[in-house]
Amino acid sequence: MPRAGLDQSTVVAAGAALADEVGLAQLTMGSLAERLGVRTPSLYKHVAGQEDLNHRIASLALSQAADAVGVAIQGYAGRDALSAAARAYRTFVLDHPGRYAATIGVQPTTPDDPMATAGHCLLAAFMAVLRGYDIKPPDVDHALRMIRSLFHGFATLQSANAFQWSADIDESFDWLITFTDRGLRTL
Amino acid sequence: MPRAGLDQSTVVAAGAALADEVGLAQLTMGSLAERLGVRTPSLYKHVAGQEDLNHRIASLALSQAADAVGVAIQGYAGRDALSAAARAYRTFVLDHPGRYAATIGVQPTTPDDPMATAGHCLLAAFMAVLRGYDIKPPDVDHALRMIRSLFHGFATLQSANAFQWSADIDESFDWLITFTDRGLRTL
DNA sequence: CACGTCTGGCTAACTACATTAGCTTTTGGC
DNA sequence: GCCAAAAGCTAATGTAGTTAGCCAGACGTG
Repeated sequence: MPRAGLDQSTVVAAGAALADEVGLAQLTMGSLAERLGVRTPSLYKHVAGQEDLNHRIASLALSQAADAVGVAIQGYAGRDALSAAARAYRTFVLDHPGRYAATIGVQPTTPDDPMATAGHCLLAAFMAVLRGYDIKPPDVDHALRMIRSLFHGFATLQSANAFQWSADIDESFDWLITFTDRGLRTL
Repeated sequence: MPRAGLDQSTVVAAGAALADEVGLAQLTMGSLAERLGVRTPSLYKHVAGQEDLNHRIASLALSQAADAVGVAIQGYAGRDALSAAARAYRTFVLDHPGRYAATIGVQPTTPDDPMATAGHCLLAAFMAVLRGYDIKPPDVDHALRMIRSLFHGFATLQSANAFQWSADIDESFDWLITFTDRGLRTL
């Protein structure tokens, strides 16, 4: 029997990709093994189980999202940075719904959990956006939580197809960015 | 064998309550049956299966959320209505995390799906809040999507314990309401 | 009251999936 | 070439969802 040459990152990356394709709920150890050309129990040589796999996918997703946002805002400030960050974030969620879904409701275990680190990187990117506004220190945490809620909420709802009615979604997204930008500039 | 006297709404209500207690992922047909003092297959006399159960729990949740928000905003307008709606919504999500989670990613099937109806009621309540502001018709849909994203995002993140760091969450929530109110008043 | 039907419960059986145990073969260092 | 670790495998177990088919109690009607 020839070896498939898997390792942990291969398995996790394939799991993330499969989750994006078929939905996180349809990501089973069996389907992932099949995708990798291997029998189900072989996966346990690389991940500890489904929960561990999910945790690692979440970690990967957060780190990729942080990267995407970080790259997108380079060289921008103020409204441009806000817009770039929001777009990058939403694009990531829409392009990778499965791995993003894996991040929901997963708690970091240890303080040096890679997922916690990736989460902090993403927050740092958002924080960088806020630095382009003149926000008083006590307001920074609140503003950060707000844009996080807004981005997460909008992206999640659109990804779940929860915006059913008429108006154009991209237009709403631009409107929302403008609204937030104005609010942040007049704190 | 004495009858348990179940019917569909009993089963769905018990499922929602159990989901709130143990988490949606831990809501199994077996645990629900045990809670109701019945064997697992008996549940299939009242719901078509797990997917159907989830759908009905989602429907119940949306309808209860719409009720809660609708009641909360009665007699208020403007900032007071916005604040009341936001609080009622968040309280509902925090008190009923399991049934709220059931609403995520569930698509209405037919146009007369009770879930779609309940969703519209909830939107109508949010729309009523916006009526207290002087918003130009083309902006209404965008504003509605924004507050929905914001409320959903904040409540979801708090429910998932995703706000880890220092600042007080209630304070952030108030800040967010004030921010939104100011933005809506100066459109 | 007897009868028949419908309903809501049951047991038994089947499937899918996650997981573990234990075996075998490849691989890579010596 | 040899040996240990790694990476695959088969087989088996436990749990959960679901279906089939049986049976008893509730209820309406003669």
